[in-house]
Amino acid sequence: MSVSSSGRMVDAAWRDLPVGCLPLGPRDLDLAATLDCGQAFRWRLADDGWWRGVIGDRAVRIRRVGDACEYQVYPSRGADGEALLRKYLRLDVDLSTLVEDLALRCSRIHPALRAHPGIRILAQPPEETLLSFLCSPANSVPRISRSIEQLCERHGALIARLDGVEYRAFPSKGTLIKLPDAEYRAAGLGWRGLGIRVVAGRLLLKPRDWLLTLRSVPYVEARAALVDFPNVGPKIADCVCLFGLLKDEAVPVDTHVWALAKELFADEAASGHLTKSLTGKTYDRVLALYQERYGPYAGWAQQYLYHWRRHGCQDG
DNA sequence: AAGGGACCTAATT
DNA sequence: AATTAGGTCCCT
Repeated sequence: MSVSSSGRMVDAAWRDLPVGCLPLGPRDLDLAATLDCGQAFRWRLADDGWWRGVIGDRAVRIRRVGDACEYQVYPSRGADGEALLRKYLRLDVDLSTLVEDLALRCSRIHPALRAHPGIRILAQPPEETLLSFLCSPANSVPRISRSIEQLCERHGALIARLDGVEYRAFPSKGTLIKLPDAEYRAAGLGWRGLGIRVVAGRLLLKPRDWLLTLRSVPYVEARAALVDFPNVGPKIADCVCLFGLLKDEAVPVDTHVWALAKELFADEAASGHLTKSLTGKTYDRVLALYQERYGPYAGWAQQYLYHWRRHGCQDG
């Protein structure tokens, strides 16, 4: 029998815990495409068919059962598990209506919408989102996931041990600023570790939950505040805006979205000099083109296109 | 103002 | 042995 530092029991079995159920068909939520498409790095599909993950300080698992999704949350803290999932999965967004709207705006996106109609943008804890995407420059998704997993295993607070599997929170800012270079290098982060430590330190200087409050300011304002951090350029700022701050119009322009833009906007007059490298004004021009074509949910459109490009064009 | 190189690292070719 | 992978910074 183990207890956490706060004195709460951490050993339990999922089968002893209550199961919640959300009426979400495959077209309302594609778990694999949503949890494993590069916007979140900590979800893993277990052999038993459940996706295991951590949301903030809660251990979570979720799986598809026909036209519904079952989920469990630990610790349960009353019955707010459903509220937690509703928020995290952005169930305020009616996906079938959105997909319909995006399809009307542009025919080039049709195959992407058809291939994976259930992709959702998540509402992740923004500080974790920012610190995670600092691992992304010149890196690959599998390596980012492994690095973050190692940081959490070694330095994250223990939430629970369920069926013998440990669930740990993302390391705290106080922990991250004290981590020696060797720890970051051991996690395979190379020179990116310094950026994580520096940004964690800068976050500690801000008021408590400062980043979270950016959820209630306009996109351009939140973006400007993020770009102000060292090692945070437009791409990482847009990732945090879209995946952590609920700014649905943010479009992270990476190499894939950039390449896609040249095809999608070949006709646009404004795409005149998109042929050069992706920096400064060019980034902003590409962003504007996506926003003009796809509207207030341009970020969601980007995610469909991005996933389609990276995972081939097979029908789903 | 736009373009080029450096940067840790490990899987892939 | 080279190349490459969800960029950013610094330098011409």
